[in-house]
Amino acid sequence: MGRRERKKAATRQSLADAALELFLRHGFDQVSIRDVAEAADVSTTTLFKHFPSKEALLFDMDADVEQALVAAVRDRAPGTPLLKALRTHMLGARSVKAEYGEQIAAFERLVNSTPALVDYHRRMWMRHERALAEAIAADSGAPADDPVCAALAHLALESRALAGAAADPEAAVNAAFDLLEQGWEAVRPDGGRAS
Amino acid sequence: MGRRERKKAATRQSLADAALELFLRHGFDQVSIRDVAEAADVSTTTLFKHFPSKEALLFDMDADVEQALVAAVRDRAPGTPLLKALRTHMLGARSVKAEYGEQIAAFERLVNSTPALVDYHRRMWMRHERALAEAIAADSGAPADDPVCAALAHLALESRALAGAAADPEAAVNAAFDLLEQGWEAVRPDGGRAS
DNA sequence: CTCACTAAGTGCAACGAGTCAACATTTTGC
DNA sequence: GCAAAATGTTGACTCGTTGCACTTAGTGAG
Repeated sequence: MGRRERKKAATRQSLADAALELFLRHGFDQVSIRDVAEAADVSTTTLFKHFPSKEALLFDMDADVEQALVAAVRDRAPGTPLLKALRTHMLGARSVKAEYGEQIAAFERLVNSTPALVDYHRRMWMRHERALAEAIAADSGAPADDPVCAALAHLALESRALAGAAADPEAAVNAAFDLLEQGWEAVRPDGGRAS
Repeated sequence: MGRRERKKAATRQSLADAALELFLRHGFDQVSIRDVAEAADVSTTTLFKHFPSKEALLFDMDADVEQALVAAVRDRAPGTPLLKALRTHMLGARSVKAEYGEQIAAFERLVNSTPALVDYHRRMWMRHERALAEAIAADSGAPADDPVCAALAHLALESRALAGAAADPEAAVNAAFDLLEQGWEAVRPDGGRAS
């Protein structure tokens, strides 16, 4: 990796860092894009060359959420029902985050207290809908555009938004999956088990 | 209703009309708020006294969607399963709109081709989540904050977003409701039928 | 009828997000 | 070394949205 790419990554990182710190300290809406650019010592135009929007500054670490999601379906322990694996994956993300402590907790508080960020977060998350739908379809031997698989993927992913707004997030996710699991078993009796 | 209120309603209407026409003709993003104000011959400040945002100009006719939704659950024909009534209601809105022809079709095309509008529309729609959840809970004799009822309400409403993105909207709604209906029967065997 | 009150509308300036065009500076491939 | 491409800067601009000070015109009480 050449020097140029390293420098580019460096400014990008300093932007993300400055943004995170300022947003955590003063709140998302109280910090302007110019403040962030100033703190990272670049111009606002440069900022927008690295990040497409103000919200994007915070979700730098999207990484391979999608891959993990698809893997949770595809590479689950043999014999495990599809929806059980999916439910575990959804609940798992939550508990992993919990043990990381204050850092992540503060971040989540910030996101959940800012409507613009809640929305953006949800949009990012929902991008994986199609990938998940296809993974489910492949797994259960349905055509790739099967509407039931698409619905299942959509509704399963939505359980996160549901959790975000609920008093007891874990109970909310479980309630959603109770419905979906029973529904899926009834609609696709052999889903994911027979060939 | 005095003259003042009539005048107010008139300018409001002319704003909404001008907006609809301009948006349909040139596209939402191509028309600025200043253009709309100009076309209705008022100042931008006045426009914002009538509508809280650009998007709101288009969704003037929200009316009592929520009431209809709750009514579809509460006042359904005796003996009808809860989810059957809900499904019919969701599909019904669609077919009613279809028969109104080109006017509404063009409107829907406009909304669905503009991300900002899709989002706004969805947000409006999802506001009814709590009301629906409570109606379902009341109907099935569960506590008002029952997580399964909340999940069902959320997922049922989401079927609309699912439909919006699908190739065959009707099939998408039906797929979602197949899952939810079976799930609900399994989780709440007496839901809405026994006392 | 009039006078004070209030709601509606105006004009203008401003703010923050995001874009654009022109220019300056590396860094890199050859 | 040198040209081309990547990277960054500057400054002005558009657009949604808000605040402020102001005018105009219905309205209701006396």
